[in-house]
Amino acid sequence: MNNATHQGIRDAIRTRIVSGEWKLGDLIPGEVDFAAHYGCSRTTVNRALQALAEEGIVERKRKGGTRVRPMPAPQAQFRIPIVREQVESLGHAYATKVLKREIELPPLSLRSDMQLPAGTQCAYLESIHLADDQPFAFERRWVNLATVPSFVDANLHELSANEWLVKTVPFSRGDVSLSGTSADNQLAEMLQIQNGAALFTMDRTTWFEDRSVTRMTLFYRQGYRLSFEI
Amino acid sequence: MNNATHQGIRDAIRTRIVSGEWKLGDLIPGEVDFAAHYGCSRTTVNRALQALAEEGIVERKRKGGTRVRPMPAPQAQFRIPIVREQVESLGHAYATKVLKREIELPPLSLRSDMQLPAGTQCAYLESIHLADDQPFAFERRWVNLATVPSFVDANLHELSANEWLVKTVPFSRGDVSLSGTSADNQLAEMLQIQNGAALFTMDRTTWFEDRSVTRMTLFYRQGYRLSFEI
DNA sequence: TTCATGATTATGTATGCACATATTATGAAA
DNA sequence: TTTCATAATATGTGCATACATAATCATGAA
Repeated sequence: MNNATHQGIRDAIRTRIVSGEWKLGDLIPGEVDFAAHYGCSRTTVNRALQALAEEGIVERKRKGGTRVRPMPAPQAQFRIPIVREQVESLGHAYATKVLKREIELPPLSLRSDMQLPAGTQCAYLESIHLADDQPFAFERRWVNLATVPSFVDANLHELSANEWLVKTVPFSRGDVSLSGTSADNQLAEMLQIQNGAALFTMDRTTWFEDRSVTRMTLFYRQGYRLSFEI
Repeated sequence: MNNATHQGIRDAIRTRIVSGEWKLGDLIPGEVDFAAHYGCSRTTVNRALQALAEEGIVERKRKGGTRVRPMPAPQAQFRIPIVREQVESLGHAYATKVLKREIELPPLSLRSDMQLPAGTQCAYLESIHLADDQPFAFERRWVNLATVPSFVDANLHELSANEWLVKTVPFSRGDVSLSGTSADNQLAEMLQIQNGAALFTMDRTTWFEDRSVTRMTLFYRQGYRLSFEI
């Protein structure tokens, strides 16, 4: 067997596992066995099995050997899209408008969510995202001015607040939570929907090196779905 | 520098990138430079940079070198939890009850979603998931009996339908979509909430080698949030 | 017999080297 | 100027080797 790249071997072993050659929880052959079988070195098999472990297909333990995961973990990986991209990928023209932009002291709940010292100034924004001039999503956002002081001068006509922050503070971490929300009066008006309609909602707090950057809540128009593969 | 493992170097380089030492899109030093700097072999640096590329932090091209991703893609990876685990991780006792179990011809919309040939028999289930005897989620599920004929004999007292299917048809792919739904009469009654309440909803179609396995819709109780990090 | 303790060994992990491959740069010939 | 071949260079890959670790086995004392 000459196409013995670690990729090829990884695929081969994955196929054998998926096809049911070994049951869930079964011990699969050791690295030396695979190496002999595929005519390559143990190192190459190692890389393949490591990758399979990262994929969540197998579990490995020293001396214990490698076994098929008893209960394979369905791991979803998806890119949280920027609103502009969502709209444009649906074939609509994107636009956004800042409806409100103030400097305020944040409410108490936000102080704990964003770990803000007392007295920290924040920018508060409300924006609407439009697809072909129809409301697509409504956004409420707080920006920690202690972390991003230059935000007060940000020009949000070209870029949305989100895009501006991603460019300015790249590689931040974030906590995301998804939920369903009933539209209150303001949301109903903004999104031009009925009061009480069920909206898909994304909350996101972003961190840069232990300091909070921004917290936003995005209310998608009625019927919006976030789709991805696992 | 002696802790020059590929892990350590990966972390070190990631830190330098995150700290802004190079801007978005910038070319970062080559493998040999890093190897000299960290006092290790190029192989070790190569593994570190490859890992960083998989993380989505850098882009690599032969001869072109390695550069910081121009617009870092915030990729969320999370494990879609089994309802039992969600409930138990909240410290509640889990239970599930099948309320309805029938063999039926699926509706037309499902035939296209699950790519079912005309006349394919399906099992239809309605189940309630309980946390400490309180409703936690309501599930509607169709199972393609052409793919999983043994499901008709499945004992769903020990395992939920989902767990039974995961054990029986492991390593399946899935399309997931998340949305917000207004509770209809049945949902309101099942989850003991008000008619019209906003519910976080997960639709999932599962495939095994081009054949659909199951399609389910899970309506979570009011206030449920799916949280994860990016 | 039971238990603790250390040796053994199968297995997992990391690294340096040599070579492979892809892309760009260079420059000579048409 | 265009075209083509060749060199230069950065990353990709496999292998041999050395090292780390944990389950097991052997040993001996209580």
